[in-house]
Amino acid sequence: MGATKTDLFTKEQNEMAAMAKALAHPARIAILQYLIKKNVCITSTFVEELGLAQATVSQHLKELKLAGIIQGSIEGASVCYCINPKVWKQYKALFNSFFKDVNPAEQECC
Amino acid sequence: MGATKTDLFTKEQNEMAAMAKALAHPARIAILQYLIKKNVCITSTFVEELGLAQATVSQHLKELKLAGIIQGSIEGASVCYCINPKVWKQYKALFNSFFKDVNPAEQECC
DNA sequence: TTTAATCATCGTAATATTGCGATATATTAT
DNA sequence: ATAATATATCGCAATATTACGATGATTAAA
Repeated sequence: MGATKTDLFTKEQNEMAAMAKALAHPARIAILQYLIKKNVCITSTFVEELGLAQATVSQHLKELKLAGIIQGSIEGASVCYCINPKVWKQYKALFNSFFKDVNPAEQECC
Repeated sequence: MGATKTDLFTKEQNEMAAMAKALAHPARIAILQYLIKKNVCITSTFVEELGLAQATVSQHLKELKLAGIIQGSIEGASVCYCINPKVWKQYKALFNSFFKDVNPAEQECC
């Protein structure tokens, strides 16, 4: 036990959960917010900005990259990260459609 | 080590991450989708629906309750769960504002 | 070529999550 | 009163996440 039973759920449910998981850490939120604000690609000023060890930051970046929401390109000795606009749009759309279908007025609990 | 260093981040960043965490499991997505679809309060038909053990489902419900996104009220021998529309709106607003600020056209990576 | 700087990855420890059986509690039915 | 039903919680095992130091690989600077 201990592992998530992904086979019990639909592809969409697993995808949605995976997206949420990518955002489920304040460091990763901070990284994304920084990228949004600067709009420009940034190397690892992140380490200074976040106050976490370089290895830890690298791990968070890896997760975001794995989720597809950011991309990095080698720029000399450093690496330039930025938001992947296509994937960002997908996230936006999926979260939007997930949240839109609830009409608060109709929600009358028992 | 191992624990998230919440003190390094802003309240908003921690909140956003906590919200995402609540959604970061397919079972919890499934529970929420079911509640959205039925619109009506439901007891634990969830156990049948999800295919997870009763104890496990109860734990997921607890997490969603802790996050505030659902609420349960005792209905005889069973418990009636439903979405908390206020918190749902908060989630919606926060995720919306998080995702809206990226202009894909401006995102030109290095 | 040596040195410094920038990252990624490995190994490891601490902690958190997931899942379930067993048990406890409360309510309803008999 | 007893049995059945519905849930929550406890305790535990398996796995995942978080964090960091150390190390390796790559590039820029001296």
